[in-house]
Amino acid sequence: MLSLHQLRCFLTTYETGSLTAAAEELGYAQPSVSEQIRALEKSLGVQLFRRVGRGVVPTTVADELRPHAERTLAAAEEARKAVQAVKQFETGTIRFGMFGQARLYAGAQLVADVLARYPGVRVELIGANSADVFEQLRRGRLEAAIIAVTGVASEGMAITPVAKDELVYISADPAHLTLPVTAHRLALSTLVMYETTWRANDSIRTIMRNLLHETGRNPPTRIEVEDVESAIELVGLGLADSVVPKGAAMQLLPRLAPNAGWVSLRPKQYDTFAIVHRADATLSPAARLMIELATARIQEIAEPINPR
Amino acid sequence: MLSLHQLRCFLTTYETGSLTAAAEELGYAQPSVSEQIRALEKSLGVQLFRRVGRGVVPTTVADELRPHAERTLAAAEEARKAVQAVKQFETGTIRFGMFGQARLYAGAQLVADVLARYPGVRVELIGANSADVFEQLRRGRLEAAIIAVTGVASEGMAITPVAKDELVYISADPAHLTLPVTAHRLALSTLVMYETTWRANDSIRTIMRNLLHETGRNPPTRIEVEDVESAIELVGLGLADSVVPKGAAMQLLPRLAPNAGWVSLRPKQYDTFAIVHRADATLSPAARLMIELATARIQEIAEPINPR
DNA sequence: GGAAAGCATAGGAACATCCTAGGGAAAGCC
DNA sequence: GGCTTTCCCTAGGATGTTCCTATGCTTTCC
Repeated sequence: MLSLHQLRCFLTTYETGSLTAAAEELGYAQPSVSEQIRALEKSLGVQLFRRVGRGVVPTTVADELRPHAERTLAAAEEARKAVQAVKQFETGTIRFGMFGQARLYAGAQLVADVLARYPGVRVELIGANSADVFEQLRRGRLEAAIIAVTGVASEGMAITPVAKDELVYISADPAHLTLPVTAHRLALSTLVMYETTWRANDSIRTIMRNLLHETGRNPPTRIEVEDVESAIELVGLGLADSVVPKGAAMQLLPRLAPNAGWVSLRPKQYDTFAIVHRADATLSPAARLMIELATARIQEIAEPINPR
Repeated sequence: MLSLHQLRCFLTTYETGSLTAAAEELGYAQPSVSEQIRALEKSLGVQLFRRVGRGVVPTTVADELRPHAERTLAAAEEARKAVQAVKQFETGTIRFGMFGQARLYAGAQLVADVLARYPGVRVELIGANSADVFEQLRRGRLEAAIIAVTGVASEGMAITPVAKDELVYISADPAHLTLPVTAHRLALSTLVMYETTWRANDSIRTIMRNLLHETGRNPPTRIEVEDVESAIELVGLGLADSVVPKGAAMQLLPRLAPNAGWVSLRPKQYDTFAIVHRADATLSPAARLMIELATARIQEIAEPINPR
């Protein structure tokens, strides 16, 4: 079976015109190179060098083989280099999961952070929805992710909370914002909620359900939309109120609903952001990098949770 | 150390998405493939597949490596194919030595024979002069040759005579052609000789020296030129007579000296054509082919010598 | 909950690699 | 012409790889 080692010995011998010189250059003993050449000749079924007196002379078959051997070795070297480049984040792709509010207000920043540090890499920020992210983590397609923690089954997953963001009540009606909103007040309000498609696994809805449980009511949702921006615009139009993470409120209210304001819930409720990955996984440098940067970004916006 | 085998295992695993399937396809047991992948990962210092439940999932590094692995394996395959093609005379170069009259009137035919049979090959017919051919044979640069046998030192060389060509006396003066030319007559004539540069090793001169030895004279050479064509033209102009192999006379006289004719020497003298190669060499198929074809061509023109 | 699928580990046989030591032939040097 | 050097080969043996079978463990699927 043809091997790179044989081709390397062949090429060096061809170039130096001598087995001894080739062995010298490659750092082997002369009989080792001799053996490799013989093995190559045997496996190809042709003579590559004529042994003539002292020294060896390449045959025309060797002339023919040489450029191919060079190409093959160059390709192998390219392969090695490509991997090393990826290893040092000079190139390649970094894939990371990010779902929900986390992506909404830290995604672009996070990508910018990575690109600033490693201009050569491609970044894939995966996360159509929470369940999907979990599924991809479970299947190994995603190595790690940062998500808003929900009730999604998490066996086999290591979940490390890194920050929490207060959920605030937003409204265009100043009368709704005079006091912190209790569960009872919440139950009486008219709400617009978002990320409709994934509501079953949505962390905010889960929190609200728990909060309203004592009142015996369901969340009084009047409007369901897909994106939080639309929800906030609707709040700005005075059609409904909503509950959003404080970070999102700070960032989006001035732009999308300048006449609206916010107030805390009572008791205060928090959306928790956590790093998630398979419990059994050893994280790659790329994943560790993303976790570090993502954590830093999230903790700038939301309140850090320092793991014990 | 990176190996083709590892790359092959890697690629097949990448494509099938499973070590078991890859092993199946490659005809190995599953642990063998597993071991190769692990060795490759270790030598590159990166993880190529995440082992997740049942099955393996390629990492982004594997995505990056894949095209390079493909290129490397393709290049190796190209190398193997190129050599096989040469082996079957589909391509490559056939180098053969041919000196003196042999080349003069069988060279082009021989090349044509080879090209007719193997249209893809390149043919190199080497032979500036006899000593050079011998030197190249000795140094292994030439594998075999067909030459006019001379007094050149031939130790270590296997010499197989295949044909002899009568040396004839040519002249434009019909009076010189009435009877076979004896040594004495030869000593009294005015000659033009050719291949001046190599006269020391020239077979015809050697023969003539031996012939004239009894007369105690040297060959009566009046003119020395480099090529036999010029010599024959000079004979045609009546400036001198010459001694050439009969084959050359038959081919060149009508064209270059139509008024000239030829007559035998007495006793008849012969130039011997022989296959020469290193005594210790095992001949390649290409060399055997050339020997076969060259022998056939020479024996069409000159008188065959059948080796016992 | 049990069967099937798929990877890992372990142990051992076969083979490849690489070394040192020494032989023989050609080339070069008095 | 003999002597030395150079260079390849062979032989034998230590070490490392490759590849196998058998088995264990985890996940997945029914």
